[in-house]
Amino acid sequence: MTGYDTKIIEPKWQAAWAEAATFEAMRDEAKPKYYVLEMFPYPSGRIHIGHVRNYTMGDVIARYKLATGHNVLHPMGFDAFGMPAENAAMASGGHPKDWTYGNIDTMVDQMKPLGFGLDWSRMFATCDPEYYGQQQSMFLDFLEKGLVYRKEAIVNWDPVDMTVLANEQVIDGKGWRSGAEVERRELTQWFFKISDFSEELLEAIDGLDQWPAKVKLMQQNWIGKSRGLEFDFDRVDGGDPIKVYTTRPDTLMGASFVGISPDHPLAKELAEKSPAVAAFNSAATKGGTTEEALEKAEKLGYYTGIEVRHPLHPDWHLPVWIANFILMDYGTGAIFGCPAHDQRDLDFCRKYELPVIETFQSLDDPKMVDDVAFVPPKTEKVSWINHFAGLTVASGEEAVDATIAFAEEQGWGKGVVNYRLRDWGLSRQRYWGCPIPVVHCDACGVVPEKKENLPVELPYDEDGKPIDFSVPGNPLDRHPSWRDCVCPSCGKPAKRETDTMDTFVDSSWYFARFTAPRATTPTNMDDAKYWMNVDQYIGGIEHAILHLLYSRFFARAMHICGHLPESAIEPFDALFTQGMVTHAIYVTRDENDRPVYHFPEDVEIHESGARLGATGEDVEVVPSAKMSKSKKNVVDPVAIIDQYGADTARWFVLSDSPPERDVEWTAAGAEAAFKHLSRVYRISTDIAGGADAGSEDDALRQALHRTIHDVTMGIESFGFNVAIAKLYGFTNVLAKAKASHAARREAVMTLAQLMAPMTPHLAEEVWAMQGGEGLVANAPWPKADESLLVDDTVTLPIQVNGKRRSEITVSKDLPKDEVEKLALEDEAVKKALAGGQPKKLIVVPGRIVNVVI
RNA sequence: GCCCGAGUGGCGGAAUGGUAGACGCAGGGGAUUCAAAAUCCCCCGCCUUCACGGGCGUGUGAGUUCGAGUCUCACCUCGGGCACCA
Repeated sequence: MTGYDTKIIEPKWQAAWAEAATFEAMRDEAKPKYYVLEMFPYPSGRIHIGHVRNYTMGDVIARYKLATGHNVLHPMGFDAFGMPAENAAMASGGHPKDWTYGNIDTMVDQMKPLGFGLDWSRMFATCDPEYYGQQQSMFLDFLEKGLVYRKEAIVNWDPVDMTVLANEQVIDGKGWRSGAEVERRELTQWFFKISDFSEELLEAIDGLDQWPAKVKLMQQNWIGKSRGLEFDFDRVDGGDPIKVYTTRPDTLMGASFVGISPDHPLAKELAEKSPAVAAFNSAATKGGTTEEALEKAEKLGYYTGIEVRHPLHPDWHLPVWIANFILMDYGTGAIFGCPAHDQRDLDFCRKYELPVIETFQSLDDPKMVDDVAFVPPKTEKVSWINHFAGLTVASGEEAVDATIAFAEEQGWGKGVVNYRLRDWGLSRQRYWGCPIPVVHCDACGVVPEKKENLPVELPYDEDGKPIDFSVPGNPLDRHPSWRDCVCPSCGKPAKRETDTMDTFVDSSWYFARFTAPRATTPTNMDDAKYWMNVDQYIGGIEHAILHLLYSRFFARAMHICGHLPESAIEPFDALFTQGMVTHAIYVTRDENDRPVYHFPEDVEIHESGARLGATGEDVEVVPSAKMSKSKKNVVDPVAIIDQYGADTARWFVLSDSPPERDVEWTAAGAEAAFKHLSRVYRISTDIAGGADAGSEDDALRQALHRTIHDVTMGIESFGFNVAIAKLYGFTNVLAKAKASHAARREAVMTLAQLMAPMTPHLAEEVWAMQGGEGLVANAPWPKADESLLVDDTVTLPIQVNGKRRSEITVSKDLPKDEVEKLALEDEAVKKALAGGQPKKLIVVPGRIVNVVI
């Protein structure tokens, strides 16, 4: 009998918070505002323990900030467009809209019992026409400001299903359903001009001082600013020169070929005339369009028969090759190869028997390049054996500068700054996304839809029946009535754009929409000014680049169009990237030795190993992996809440691992969390009995204030696991405390407050049991009394040559020379010195003493 | 392939360059109980020693430092991202 009945306690306090509208955010100029946001979920069907962890972290911050006197905005919504809804409709019938909204309902029902302090009144899904209509309106604004444009771009094409494939749907270069070899196809698509913001997005990273360094570094590398030389190679046959871009112009004397991308205009021109070139180009472009696929593919080359002149030695002719590892999207789509100082070029030259010419060698270890290219850091000084501007010893950096200056002076090349960042292609040839609000008219061309006609809503039916998703391809493309419309400009019959937007568009401004979710414009400036920026954003590291960079771009574009104040162009003040929840995988083998996976609840763990509960068969345990349905290593939060209550789930996901790292869900860990919470309840019940347990109040108060300090620091620094360890420690102290009833009551009430961000229901219950006023959720956060945090004496370890040999306990402010004297009198030190004198004596006040012999 | 991380007892982890292993789990011992559950108390890195103690120890190898889990370099393993997964 614990008396700790979560099935009664938790709904009771959830009702109390709802009644008091504790978490409904209203503008209040009198308080500092605080906007905390967790990356919103995709409505996959059911909530996942990973969601519990993510939202619990945000909730800890939200409740803590509320208690410290902030006006808190903590909203929740759904990132609801995307492929899984269409896949579900394809696989098992039904409609993406019904599937999505059904999932949202289920997930909201599952999230509410967790007791998150969320403002549910602001909830929306990105597939709500009210949301995506505003997104369409912004698209038209962007179009007007020149932030969106159309150009040709390459997509993965499945020649059997006759559809465009997402990268995820290309497996080993083949379509995931048809198994057909994927081809490339060029389509005219819409792009956001994010590349115009390359420099600004890069420079502003420095100001993101509350972002993890690793995320900033990844974004910097992604934008990829480089300085290099652009110049032409003249063709021996007099054709159009080939423009190349290189970041290592200093190695020009080591050039042995010129390479062009299979997508380069010259490669395409040659392919038209030569079936062999066409065959090569098509072979070289098989197998998916990801950078990874291109980089990992076998390096293939085709000699075009064209030769170009070396810019410094017109009689030196270099062959032009088409090579599959050259990206048309970066630089000019053409390079010169310098095999001595680039491993990829070297592999290519060895394969096709092209010359290898060194331009510099190591200063300490000069040797000829064999199978390993010599690629020192750009800052390392090297010995130049082949440089046109007369360098002898210089670093790569210096040589690049010298080369660019030389080329500009002679007029055959110019230094240019280049970025790796490409424009953001937003067109998707799919149904379940935000329709791009333009119309194609034979007479007027591409015409924006009128704003009064927004939203351009997705059609639900087709010919009076729900759309049939079993037919491959984009249903909008073949929709009989939706597609046909009138031109907003001339009024003649026209056709709607049938592409929808990338779902990254939806998630690039939802944080701004939360500040005024029902506004009839994308945002409301007053609300945006009040609530923005997001003070604390929390989400997975997998979004370190794309989502966060796109959102940074969008905030700037929205500012340009008058939808956000200038102060909000960096929308996320602080970022925290949390780890995943993992779980062991349980596997048995079938008769063909193929793996068969089992749910954790079907497995019994014994000391000797794991067995299937039903059959007793031995189970192989694969330690800790990301939870996935196919591996069945999932834990359903609903079952955990049913068994232990929400507070146990919340406590456990925070307790065992640092938040930025993965945490492994274990049944034993959840059990332990529940036991602890039951214990706190029991201690509270005991104290509520009213008896004194002794008179040692000072010791308890000192421990309490130390805990207030440590837990507060832990929450402020995202050290939730450490904060929880401190709470365990204090609970042990309180349980044993020989103190008065008054001191113990104060201690348990403060303990409840400190636990409230993590276990809000238990905290309210304890608070109420002790006769606390109002809700813990609204009670001001306790303050540590500084005078109780310092000890009068301190124990100093004594090291001899860095190894701990002894310790002395001294007064906190004993002078250094006194400490030295005491240290030298220590038995262990005397023994080590054996009568001699120490070489050095290091005393770090309050820390350590080190005797060097 | 390229970019970015992480690696500490049987396990999850703690540790402003200053006593490595806080706190929790598992394990061992004890109390309570007719018995069990629950609860409470104690022990718990490895090797060595009757004991006191000593040696080793933070993925591997080097380095900086009076002192390194922490800083630097190289390597190994695992994880995230690579622009149409969200």
